[in-house]
Amino acid sequence: MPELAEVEYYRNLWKKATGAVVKRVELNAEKRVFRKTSPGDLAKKLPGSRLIQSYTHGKQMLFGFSNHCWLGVHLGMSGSLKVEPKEYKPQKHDHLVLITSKGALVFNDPRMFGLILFEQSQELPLWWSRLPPDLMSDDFNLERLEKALKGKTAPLKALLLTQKSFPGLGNWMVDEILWQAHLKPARQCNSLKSKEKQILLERIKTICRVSVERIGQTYGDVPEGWLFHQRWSPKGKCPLHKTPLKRTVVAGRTTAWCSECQR
DNA sequence: ATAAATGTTAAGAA
DNA sequence: GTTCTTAACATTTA
Repeated sequence: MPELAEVEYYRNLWKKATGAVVKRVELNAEKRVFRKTSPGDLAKKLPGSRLIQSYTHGKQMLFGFSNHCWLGVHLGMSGSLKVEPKEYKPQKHDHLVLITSKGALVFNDPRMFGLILFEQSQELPLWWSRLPPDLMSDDFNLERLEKALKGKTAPLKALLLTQKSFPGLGNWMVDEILWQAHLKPARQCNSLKSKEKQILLERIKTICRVSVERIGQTYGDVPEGWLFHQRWSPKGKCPLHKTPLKRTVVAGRTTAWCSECQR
């Protein structure tokens, strides 16, 4: 159930095995998560390689191994990573298990919307190059945001879910951002006033940073008073007004929002 | 039993 | 050519 903060958390789990050597690879090649890679290639080349580095960018992860092996992981809707003892036997929905000297690195994904990529190359793989600016970096600024909004008639929520411009945002983070920015999810992108754009930018950056701080290492809770704590329940209330939240489908996704404070 | 779930993308419409 | 919307993907859970 991963957006950028949860992805950071899962990356940090596997990161604990940095330095470990892959002894054996167990995978189920028929599964949909291998639809864009060659599982045979992966199973052949990864044993003997040592985990050296790991990165996240938005919802994507990249694990770098010695022998120029690169493993890309996307968790889709229901994916997760874990580290288990070396003797671990793959269980239901475990599609890839790397048995290493420091434990079993497991990729599990019941719905299989996730994705495994593999490549052996000197340089960073193609699918990792040319990534859009990280939302927490200085490269993501007001100018970028304005350019993304410009001329668009789509609802704000639809645009913020676009990974090409807002890498790492997902359903709960977008609802949180729009609620904290007092903007209606269905609001047209090109209708924002200058002040509203500034607030939107500031909320995107703060919510990303705080979420990664709270969730990225320990999967803790986000701050009291965030919409997050209310949005999952059908009885959720606006933390400000205590009035029942609206629930509508915007951009094809269930959306929780407050009709009093979001305009 | 039916619907919905923290995601992405191909296809068709505008 | 772009932008926008919807359906489809596969499985579990409420």
